[in-house]
Amino acid sequence: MSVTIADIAKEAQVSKATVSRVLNDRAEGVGAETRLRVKEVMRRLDFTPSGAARDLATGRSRCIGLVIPDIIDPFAPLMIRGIEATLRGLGYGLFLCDSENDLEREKEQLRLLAERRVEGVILNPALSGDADQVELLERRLVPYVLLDRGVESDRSVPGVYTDNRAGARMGVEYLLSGGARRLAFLNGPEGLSVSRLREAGVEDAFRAAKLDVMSITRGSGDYTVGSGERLIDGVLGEGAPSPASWVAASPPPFDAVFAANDRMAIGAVRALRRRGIDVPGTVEVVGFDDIELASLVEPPLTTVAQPAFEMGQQAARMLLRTIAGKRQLENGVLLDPKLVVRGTTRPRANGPAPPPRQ
Amino acid sequence: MSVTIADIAKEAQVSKATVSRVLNDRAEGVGAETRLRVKEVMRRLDFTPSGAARDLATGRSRCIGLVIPDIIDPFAPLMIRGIEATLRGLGYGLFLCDSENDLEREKEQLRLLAERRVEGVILNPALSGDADQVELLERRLVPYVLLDRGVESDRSVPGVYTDNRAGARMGVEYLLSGGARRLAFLNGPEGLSVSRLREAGVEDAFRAAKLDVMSITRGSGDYTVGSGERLIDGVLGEGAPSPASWVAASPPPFDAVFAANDRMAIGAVRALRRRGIDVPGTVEVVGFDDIELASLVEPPLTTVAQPAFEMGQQAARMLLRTIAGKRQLENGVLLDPKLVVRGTTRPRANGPAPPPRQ
DNA sequence: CTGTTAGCGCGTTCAG
DNA sequence: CTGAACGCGCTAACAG
Repeated sequence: MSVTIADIAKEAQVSKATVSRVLNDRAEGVGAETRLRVKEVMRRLDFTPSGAARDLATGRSRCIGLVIPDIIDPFAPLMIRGIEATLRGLGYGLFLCDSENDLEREKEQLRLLAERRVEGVILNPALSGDADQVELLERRLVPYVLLDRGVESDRSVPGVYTDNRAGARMGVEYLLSGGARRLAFLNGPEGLSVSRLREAGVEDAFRAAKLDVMSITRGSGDYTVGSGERLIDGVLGEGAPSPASWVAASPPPFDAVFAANDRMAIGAVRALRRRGIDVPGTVEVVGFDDIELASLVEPPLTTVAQPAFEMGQQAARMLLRTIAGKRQLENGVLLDPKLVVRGTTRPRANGPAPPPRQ
Repeated sequence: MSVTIADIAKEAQVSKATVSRVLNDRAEGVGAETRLRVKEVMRRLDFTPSGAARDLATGRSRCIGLVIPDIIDPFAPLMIRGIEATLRGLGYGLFLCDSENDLEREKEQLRLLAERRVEGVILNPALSGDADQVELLERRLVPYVLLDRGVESDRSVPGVYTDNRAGARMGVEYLLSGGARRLAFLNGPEGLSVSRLREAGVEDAFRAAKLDVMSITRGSGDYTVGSGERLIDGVLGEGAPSPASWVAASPPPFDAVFAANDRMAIGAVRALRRRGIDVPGTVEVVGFDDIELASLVEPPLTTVAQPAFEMGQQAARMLLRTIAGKRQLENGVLLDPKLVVRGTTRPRANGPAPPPRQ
């Protein structure tokens, strides 16, 4: 096939062991000029060591696996970059799998990653209801760290998450601080830990303000712009009446919208404006994530920011620690979300001032 | 370490060869009940075959490498999904590398991929000026396909590209059809094949309309929203005069903007509107790519769409064909861009399609 | 139908 | 400081 250390050894008049030593930059055990000679031969023969052979001999693959539910979601690339940045220079490679929100596919991919003997897995689960994936990893003894979403499990599962409950509470409290009382909450898919936590956060805010949590209009979408639009359309009636008739007819049954991600929030803004309902004049909207898009739409979106890059970074670091420590860690870390005030909410008297509108 | 086929063999009272046969679902050579017994033992012992060992024995790694210049660019995930979709089910894994637009890093990553013995590489090059990367792949005999961007090379290089020249011409011709005569062209980074081709396309349109190509105001950015804004600011003067003063003072030195990607186009629109210059009333803007963002900004962006998903798909298919054929293919394929008319251009008298040039 | 025997390319003892 | 020999876990002839 291609050139091996045996070829190098023969050509350089040394043994394979010596070649192996210079290959791995072992300080001890090789004379300076021998080393030079071997290196020269390696270069001349265009030698590329076989990773598979090394993996087999050392029992290490120097790579980790990443499973995400949807690479199209603008949130994903930021986390990926955080992971890449941490891995880089440590000699670790990254195996990418996109489960496309399919739990079966996700399990299959985890199986394949286990076969490839990745040294660890960062898992952003498609669904939280089921802990089969995690069980699978535990049984195979492959170190793992959850990212972004948790899973329902008996055991305590290590992972890196945003404090979704606090974030949701923060977002809704800001809406309440503007006088809103009738909230439409556009949650993400059911069966996700983040959905449950954000809903809890929304209710926290209501309870703290002594408001009735039952008064919240709730819906769940799939994180796309379209689903945000449809949810609002659903509440307001399927038709798209002209602005005039709406204003004349009746006000919308809510005065604020809180969405579980920015894309749905943007969909909501679009649906609202299409009907001539002013945002933020009549209805205020707050999103979640703070993707680039959020600052570019009109009006720019007020949102609860997640530290996506840092999440990826921390997950990679935690995984590396787990691998080094030879044992699965037990804790999860919670990163702080941050409210970013922009143009889909009205200026507050005492709160942080939004930047000037263009 | 973990359980191997030797363990299975002993436990099931057969030889390793037999275990290997059932593992690979070889039809011939194993009795039905033996097969069942072996499978049962594998399940019971939670056997996970070692990919490294198999790779070493077969000389195949069942995975390919992907090197992209910037995973944050919304265009990238779409291509990645196209690749993933094609690989899926074929048992191929995907190694992801982000060169972050750094040529040295890119070369290093290609070297690592070669070591890992990926069966092929899809390369979206950071720079086109240099063909070192391709030479490296050629020497190592690893099959490859270029994606999105080409490289300057003596040899003919296989790849999948949008017809950038035709796309740029299409975009500019549409602008000219609306009466524009003074164009600002916001190109991508210098040294990229796509930049050169798009510039040529822009000039094609001008020449076909018997306009002076020297009259085109040109600038080059880095594909970010910010660089689009800065380029426009640069042409109009650094300050950000109030709308009124601008309108009163002098018209901008151009009546149309063509940008090499959507994000810069959006930056341009923002810079223009910040100065009170109406888009599309006073200045029309056309972008390139058609990312999701394009349809969500206000006004929605008219743009030249690239078939990102299909590009990824085709690249993966071509690579797989190359791998199967045991030899590097020679041709590049050019996919057709498509004009998507939205709100940053004024309605045309004769419909949304660009009229025949004259 | 099944077992035996060699490797795949590299790391790693242990002698010398 | 260097080399010979074995093993990592699996596949692939070749026997039986």
